[in-house]
Amino acid sequence: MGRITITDIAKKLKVAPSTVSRALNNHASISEKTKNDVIALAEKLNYEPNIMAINLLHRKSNLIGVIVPHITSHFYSAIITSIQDMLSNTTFNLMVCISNESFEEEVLLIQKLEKLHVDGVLICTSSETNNFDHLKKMQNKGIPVVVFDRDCSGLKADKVLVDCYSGSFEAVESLIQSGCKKIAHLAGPQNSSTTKQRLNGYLDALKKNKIPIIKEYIHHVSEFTFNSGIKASEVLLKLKNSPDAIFAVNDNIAIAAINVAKKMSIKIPEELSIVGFNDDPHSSFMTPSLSTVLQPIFSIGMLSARILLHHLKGVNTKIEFRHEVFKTELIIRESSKFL
Amino acid sequence: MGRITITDIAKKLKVAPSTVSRALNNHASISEKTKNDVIALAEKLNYEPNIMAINLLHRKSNLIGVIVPHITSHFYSAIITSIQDMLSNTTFNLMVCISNESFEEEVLLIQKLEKLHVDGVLICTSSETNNFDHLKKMQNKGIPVVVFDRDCSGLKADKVLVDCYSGSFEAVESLIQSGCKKIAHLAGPQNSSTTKQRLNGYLDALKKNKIPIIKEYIHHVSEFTFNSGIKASEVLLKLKNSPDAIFAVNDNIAIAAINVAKKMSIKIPEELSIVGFNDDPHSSFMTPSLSTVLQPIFSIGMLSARILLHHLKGVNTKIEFRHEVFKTELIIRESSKFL
DNA sequence: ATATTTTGTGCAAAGGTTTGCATAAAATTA
DNA sequence: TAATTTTATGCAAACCTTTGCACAAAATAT
Repeated sequence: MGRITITDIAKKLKVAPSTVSRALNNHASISEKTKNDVIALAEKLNYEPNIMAINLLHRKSNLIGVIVPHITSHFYSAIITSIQDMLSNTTFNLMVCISNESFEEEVLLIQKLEKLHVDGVLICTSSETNNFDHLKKMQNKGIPVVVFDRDCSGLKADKVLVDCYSGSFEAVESLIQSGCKKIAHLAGPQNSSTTKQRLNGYLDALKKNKIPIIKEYIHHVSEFTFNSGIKASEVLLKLKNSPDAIFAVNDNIAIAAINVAKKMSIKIPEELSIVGFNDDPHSSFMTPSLSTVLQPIFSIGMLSARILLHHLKGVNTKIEFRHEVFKTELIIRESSKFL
Repeated sequence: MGRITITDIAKKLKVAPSTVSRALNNHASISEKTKNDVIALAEKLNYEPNIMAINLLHRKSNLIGVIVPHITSHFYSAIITSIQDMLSNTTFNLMVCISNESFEEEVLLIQKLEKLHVDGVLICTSSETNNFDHLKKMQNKGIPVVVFDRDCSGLKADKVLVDCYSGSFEAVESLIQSGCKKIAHLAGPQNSSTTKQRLNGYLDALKKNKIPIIKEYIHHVSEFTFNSGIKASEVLLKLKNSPDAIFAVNDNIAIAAINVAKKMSIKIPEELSIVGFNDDPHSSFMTPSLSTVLQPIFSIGMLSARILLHHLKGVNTKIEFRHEVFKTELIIRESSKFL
């Protein structure tokens, strides 16, 4: 026995399906009696409208896609949670997609979302991505795209970003002010926009303070993971002229650095200061607790979703793209000296 | 200009829509020429079938719903990742839903998924849930439900669980064997099935080893979070007869305990052994690194998905429900003594 | 009592695709 | 050449809902 439809109700009540439809949708010109009869029967039969039919009719899926590199880090899972929160009292449903930091998979996901006829897309591109044709294609189909966290330079779209450059600059300058002279940087995978910004902040802070830039002190990890951080930290801390501070591209890498340093009996922060990026929840429980740069995760997610919703409500059809940049906040804990 | 449809192609080629449909679906009785013409034009016009129409026709959404208490913990985000992996080469799409450990929200999510006409559901119930009518209702509508991680006792459904009882028993017994005599348990929220199992494992390990059970040593946290763990640990460690070991219901709580103990200058593991549950990635980077009970996360996710897929492929219509239970693995690190 | 407005309902099309059945055209066989 | 089979295509229904338009019946105004 299939699901109960509007026609079933119509037959039992000996009225037309259209009447049932109007009764259920509380249309004005339906008599009280019919309306009540229909609603009562619908209730009794546990009727539920067939969304697929409605979607087909409205040419609209009520689906929003979100693509992130992964969800196993606190940053992205929290962003998704905040987007969900924002969407919870709307008619939209969220389709969560994971690119695994792979450009290829990301393109496939975009294609999948196109096939699903999503109404809009939120995306943080993979660290490999530097071609945005797939996103442009979506836009050309009339599907609004909101980019968050990682910039897509050259792409014209709404963007919700974080001023990593300043966050990084501030972090490194605080290291300098606390007396560190040999500051290394564990940078992220080469291509990523946040990697670049954080590296630039690091470089400019050094330049501004007339501290020579040493190539050996800049080491790119292959991935944003603990293990990647371990390898990189070992290289860095085994240099003959080893650094007295490490600014890491994120908390995981910084935590890896803490562990390597401790294993080598390097005292933190006396001999080595370490600062991370993100303020993951467990970072404050490390020993020493990790100094880091906080990003306003919930604001990023919520604003991204809100901007997309604005588009979908069709309020502003031809307004130019928004470009929002959040500020970070430096949090000094035990892993770096307080000046 | 709307999307290009099969009828558009038909008109341009002066054939019937059905012919176009058959050509695109590689139907046998279509001439090579027509087939090629259609495919060429479809390609050129960038035609994509309208899934909503197909879904309506097939009375099938190709959607699978997964409900978890939250995704900001590594455990659930990894489970979801593994489910996604399992589904990636099928035609199914995954709709991720977060209940926020709330029964009320969970019921709402189930209703939402029903409205979306999902083909199947994977669920780990909220810690508040002990009524399963919402799940039974789904099943009655013919939607297969696979329960994972947390048991729903009394519900007849496929289940993919972990033998927390044994994992917990083993962990506590290892504490006993290493010489601990006053073993406390930081238990989870009262209602959750995993909480109960872990508590029972703890109790039975004590009983078997003739260690008296002390009520004060069993403390339920209100939530599975760090902060909840901090409060509970403080209560526990400030007892006049304070414990010499803590078995925590999960790693977050255990890590909170480590931090409280350190703040109180209690030496770990000499004066206090601590064992957690889950093996979160950051647990091994703590100081001391956390002893814990590993759960085979990826296996849980993959098997759950596989069982659901089996149902959806309609292979086994009337086979009884599966009940799979994975074993855990005790990992001894620095936070507990090695006997 | 007739003309006009209001009220309540039904018809049919639209949204895009698939598929069983019918049929015309072509190819084969007798 | 006529009869039969094969091949290729089209028609129309089905999936379920919404909605503009039409229309009958009832209520109001003249």
